[in-house]
Amino acid sequence: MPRDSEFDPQHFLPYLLNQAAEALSLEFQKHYRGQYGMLRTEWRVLFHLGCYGDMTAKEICCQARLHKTKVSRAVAALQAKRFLTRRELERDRRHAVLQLTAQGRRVFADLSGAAHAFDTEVRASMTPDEAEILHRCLIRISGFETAQ
Amino acid sequence: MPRDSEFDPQHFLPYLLNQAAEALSLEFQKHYRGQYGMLRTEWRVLFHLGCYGDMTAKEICCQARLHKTKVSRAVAALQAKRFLTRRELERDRRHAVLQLTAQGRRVFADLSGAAHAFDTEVRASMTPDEAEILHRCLIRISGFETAQ
DNA sequence: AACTATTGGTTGTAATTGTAACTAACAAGC
DNA sequence: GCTTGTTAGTTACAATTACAACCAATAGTT
Repeated sequence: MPRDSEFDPQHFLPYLLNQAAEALSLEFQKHYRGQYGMLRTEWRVLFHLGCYGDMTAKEICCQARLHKTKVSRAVAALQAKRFLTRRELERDRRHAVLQLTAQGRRVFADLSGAAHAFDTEVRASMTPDEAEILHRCLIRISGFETAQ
Repeated sequence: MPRDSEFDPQHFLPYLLNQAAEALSLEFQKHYRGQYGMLRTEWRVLFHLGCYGDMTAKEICCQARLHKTKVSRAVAALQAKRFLTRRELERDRRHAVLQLTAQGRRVFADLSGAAHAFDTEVRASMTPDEAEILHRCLIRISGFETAQ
């Protein structure tokens, strides 16, 4: 029984978004965790490499908005699982291009298939219009930042 | 340069939702963390108590979908900060009703004001229609679960 | 070349979270 | 009253994450 029906957790966007994000993430992690013992960040890194092709850790950081330490550890874990290899650049040995191995690509193919199916399943609960608006709003919010 | 423009992270709902949720949460935590040294779960528990009135830890768990250990620790922290008190029920001493102190209510008033303002600011980036659809989709997704 | 700053990336340590095992209070069957 | 089961909540310990300090390579300056 809300005291203040004008504003409660159910109307606070950060809260709502967290609930929704958490629900989907928990559900989908069954795939990468259950099948391959991967962590969320590992899955993300793999997903990025699979989708966008070879790239350096830094590029993944920027694109996925992940902190470099998270990426660093995820890369180490994926390397240990032999899902990717690193190739140092000659012209600048600070950079290392990350590249999925054949096994990594197979895992990616499996998981991105599952991801696609999962996404489709979730979208089935909304109309195409709703899905489009949701997408638009989320993209906009993702870039949201106030002056700090 | 996407290899597979049909499906990339930007079109995968769990990923998008996480990005959006993370962006807003990070932004808003300045308020509860910066001002009061509170953690996310503490803010949530405070928010629930402030909005819905006195309740037990269990009720917060169910409503906020938080694990009991998280709530337990948040309650202990809020108690240490003297933002709430616990009152054991006589008829069943396993339950303890949680209640904001005067100080806790002041903090809640401050933060929920900030939350409201923040929410309004975020919503300013969308039309009322979009906001309504977003809300609807998020609620729906929050309840999403496949057979496990 | 030597000096400083910047960048890509790693590592150490503390803070936070997750999981499971635990305690205490109650309830039900015997 | 004595099991056995359930529930509310806590605690211990492992896994994960965040933050800061760090290292090595490069760039820019003198």
